[in-house]
Amino acid sequence: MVKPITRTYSRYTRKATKLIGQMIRFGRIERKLTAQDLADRAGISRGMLQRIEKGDLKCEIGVVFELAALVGVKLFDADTSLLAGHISRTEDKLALLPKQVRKPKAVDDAF
Amino acid sequence: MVKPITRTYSRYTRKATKLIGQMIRFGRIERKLTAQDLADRAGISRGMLQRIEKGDLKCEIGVVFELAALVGVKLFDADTSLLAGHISRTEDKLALLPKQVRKPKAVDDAF
DNA sequence: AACATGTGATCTATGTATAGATCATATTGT
DNA sequence: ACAATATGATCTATACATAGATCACATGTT
Repeated sequence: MVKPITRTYSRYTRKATKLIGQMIRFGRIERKLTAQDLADRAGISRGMLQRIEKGDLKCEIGVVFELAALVGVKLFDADTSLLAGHISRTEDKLALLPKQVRKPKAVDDAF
Repeated sequence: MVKPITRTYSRYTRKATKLIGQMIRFGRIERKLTAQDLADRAGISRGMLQRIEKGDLKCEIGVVFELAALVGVKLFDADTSLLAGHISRTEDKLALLPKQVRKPKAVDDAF
């Protein structure tokens, strides 16, 4: 009894992934790297790079981000230090929220 | 002969992934969703959501983006339509670059 | 305080993403 | 035009991520 995993993705997700792939490809060609070169630097196979550049949704996020970093594509607004700021600020915000979410027994209010 | 795959990730990659996880967690709690709820909506297990919120680098990028979209975290600057604009513009830029990258035989210039 | 429930952590089985190879085609330099 | 090589596509074996279950602990409610 096979249990195939089929996921659904929103259009936003598909487009965002596709955009990242294109930006990676753009950055790679701009820097005159062959697919094999970039793949080697990232420690992945050429085939996988091919799929990522096409916008494959099932690749490891770490690999995609690493590729982006390698070709100089900034995913968020900034570099590492700014990211660190984001993280600590997010942690602050999280500290203000309840640590657990409690489900109401029924509908708490119509909405 | 096992051939374990060990990857290395830049600090930027680790931080970016961690930030996404935190933002997802923040959005989830803000929206008063239990981990199980969000996992169900995304079609994943609670355990996987847990790992993603912690910043796991080996999860599918599609799932992470989908979660972000579900809790209202915008990864790029905008919504789907803007993304489409980005994509077509990236395509235009790609059209201007050579379609293949050619490696020079040796070092073409000192740099 | 007692209870109910959300969360974190860990283990196992299994579906699947990945590496690697191969072939056909496209593209570029000479 | 020709030669060299980058890219796209497809196939197979294998390492690994994922789902699901279980347990202990934390948290919030009454």
